[in-house]
Amino acid sequence: MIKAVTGTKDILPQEISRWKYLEDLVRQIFSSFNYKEIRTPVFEETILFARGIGEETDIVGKEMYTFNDKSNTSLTLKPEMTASVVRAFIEHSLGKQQPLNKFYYISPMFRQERPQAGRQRQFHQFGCEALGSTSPLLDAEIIIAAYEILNRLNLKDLKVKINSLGVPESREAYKNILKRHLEVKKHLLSEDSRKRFDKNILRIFDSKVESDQEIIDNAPKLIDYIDEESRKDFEIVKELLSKNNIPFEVDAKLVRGLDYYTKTTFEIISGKVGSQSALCGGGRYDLLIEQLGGAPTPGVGFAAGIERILLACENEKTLLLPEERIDLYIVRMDSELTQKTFELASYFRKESLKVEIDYLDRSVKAQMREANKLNAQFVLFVGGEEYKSNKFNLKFMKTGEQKDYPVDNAGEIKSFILQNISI
RNA sequence: GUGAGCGUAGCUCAGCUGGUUAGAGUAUCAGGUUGUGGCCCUGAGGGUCAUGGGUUCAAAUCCCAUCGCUCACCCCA
Repeated sequence: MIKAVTGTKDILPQEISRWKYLEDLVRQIFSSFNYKEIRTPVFEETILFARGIGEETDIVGKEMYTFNDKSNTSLTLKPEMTASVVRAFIEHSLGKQQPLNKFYYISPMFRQERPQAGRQRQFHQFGCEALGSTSPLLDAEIIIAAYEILNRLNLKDLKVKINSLGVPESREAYKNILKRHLEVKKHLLSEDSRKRFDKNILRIFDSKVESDQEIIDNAPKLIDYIDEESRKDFEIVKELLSKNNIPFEVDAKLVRGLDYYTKTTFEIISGKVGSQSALCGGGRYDLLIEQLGGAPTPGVGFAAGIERILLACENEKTLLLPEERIDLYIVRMDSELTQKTFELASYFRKESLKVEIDYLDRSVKAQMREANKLNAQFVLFVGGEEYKSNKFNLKFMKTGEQKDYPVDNAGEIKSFILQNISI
């Protein structure tokens, strides 16, 4: 049997309603903030991600789906969206048409990692990017939008963590301070953290090793060493979040794995999705666009994992979706009337009713069982005595009431159904 | 890339220390009198017990390998 590739999943009709519910909500919220949808190709030239995300990151270093096409160009399935949006922004000179551009997206992403709870190789994210302003209003705005979406899903066990990484100059200065502080304790760190010490010292803060924790907790924090402007902006972000009733906490250890972040970073985590608790993460990236060849343009954005969010919804049982139903099931009582049934179904479908009929030449009893299973609001019986006297019989399933209608007046049946399906 | 656990009907699982035709619930299908659902009852179909090899008189059950799945680490959404 041929199965879906490791780390990929089919989304079956049964679960589609949950996806659509979330997607509709995402569109609605972003739209209320006047973000415009953008769609970019699923693959890009590899160099875009290598430059945009950073050669040293794990994503670029070991997780990308990279292949050569027939003309030997190295292509990569997008592992995240920011680089693609920025590429499109630069390519179409969108910054020249208006000074501020606000985009949102819903899209599959690809990362070759070992799957586990809340992690797949093809997964889906929604998110946004606001390009063209350094205003901390935008930092706050995207956090509020992200929180609003999760909040509307009735998720309870949420934590918003924020931090500021400052500008590169202040961060480099801090790194030296941190290096000096940790140098003497280096031999006490875990093997992974010792590697990070040389490669990307900030990542030591991500360590989950307990013995590292103590050392980390006593180390100087980046947030205390950031530049004046970053500090002021961070204060404004915190103030705006408070005024909007976003329960957040400053986490000085929140550094994030992508190279392009500056100033504000944030994460929203849930305790209900296994060990991959981050539902959402993002921050400011004021230097990325220039780095990718565009005019110097500041940006902020975030990405949220759809599978993780749905997993949290499932574990918290927060999603109360309306049960599936159809408006009308047409029961064929005599096999000679099969085409008549089909014709009637076409008529009611054109009138925007949700209609089903039998295709398996089954008994009336079987058709009724099917109608019940489909949660049909009405059943129309075609055939038998009534049909001989030019009548159809309509049954209202909820009450069991039945009534005859003349065969040449399907319009009356339609009106009656339309009047009663809203109940 | 590393580690642990698990693979028996569509789904959830039982099958004790190896013993003969592999079970249940659920789902599916057909019936429960002449043309009507939900509850209930009866019956039917459906499994090369992941695959390959080994031990044994005998393997779903023990051993090995392969594949797959799950969870965790790394990292991230």
